[in-house]
Amino acid sequence: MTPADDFFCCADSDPHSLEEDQAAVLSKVFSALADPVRLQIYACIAATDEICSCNLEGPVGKSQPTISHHTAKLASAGLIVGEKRGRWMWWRVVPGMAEAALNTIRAFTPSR
Amino acid sequence: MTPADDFFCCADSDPHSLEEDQAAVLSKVFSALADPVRLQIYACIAATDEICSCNLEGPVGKSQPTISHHTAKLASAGLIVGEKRGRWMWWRVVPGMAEAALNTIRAFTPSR
DNA sequence: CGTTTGTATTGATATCTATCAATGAATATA
DNA sequence: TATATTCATTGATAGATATCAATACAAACG
Repeated sequence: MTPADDFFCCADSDPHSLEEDQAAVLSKVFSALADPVRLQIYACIAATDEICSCNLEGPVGKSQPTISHHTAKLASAGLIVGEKRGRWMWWRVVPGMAEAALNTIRAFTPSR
Repeated sequence: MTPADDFFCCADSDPHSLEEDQAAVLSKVFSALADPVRLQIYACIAATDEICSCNLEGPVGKSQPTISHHTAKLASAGLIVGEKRGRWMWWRVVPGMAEAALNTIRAFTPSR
């Protein structure tokens, strides 16, 4: 690949190192991290052992349905888990999830 | 934070460790990685020192304008750089970019 | 019980995005 | 110079998404 001569470049070489289903799972995790509000929410949750949903509205500055929407998306991607105790919803980070996605990217990224 | 008593949870505690502008930059990088097609393109580029745009259409199975759209988005996020030599556009990965974003996430993710 | 409170869901809307056909621009070939 | 080729841009369209007001649900309080 990378044809050295200047005449042909489309020598139909396809390493295609990332499978489609793996790319789909990965993209879902990165989609969850692809919003600035969700990143702030994720950082707030990671900053404590546990945090209540109502403690996220203030710092982030969004409405309650919006916070609920974002936490649901983070949870759907496996980045956080929630537990309802009493009336309050407590969120905490799933440590391995972000690492796993990041390691997959690092696996095929040149080291420098 | 994490009010121990079961009566108050909204004690307006806000660590807010991630600044808004930093979250904006981060989200742009993750947005670029939030699409399965772009992940495959990124993997294809990372698998070689350099790869031509026309060598991406085949493995990914998308049209030429779509490939152009995705490479532009990856480049806009700083994840890849392109150089036009002759008629061909050659892409290569910017190694530090993905690492930097991943390190920022790792900075506030509990180690386990 | 009825009321209060925290959260999820619904509905609506505006914005963004992924995709491709068609076209344009730039470069190499004959 | 005329033609072919590689890539970017434009236009159009279907689908996703971020946001909030309004509402529903569930759990605790009095």
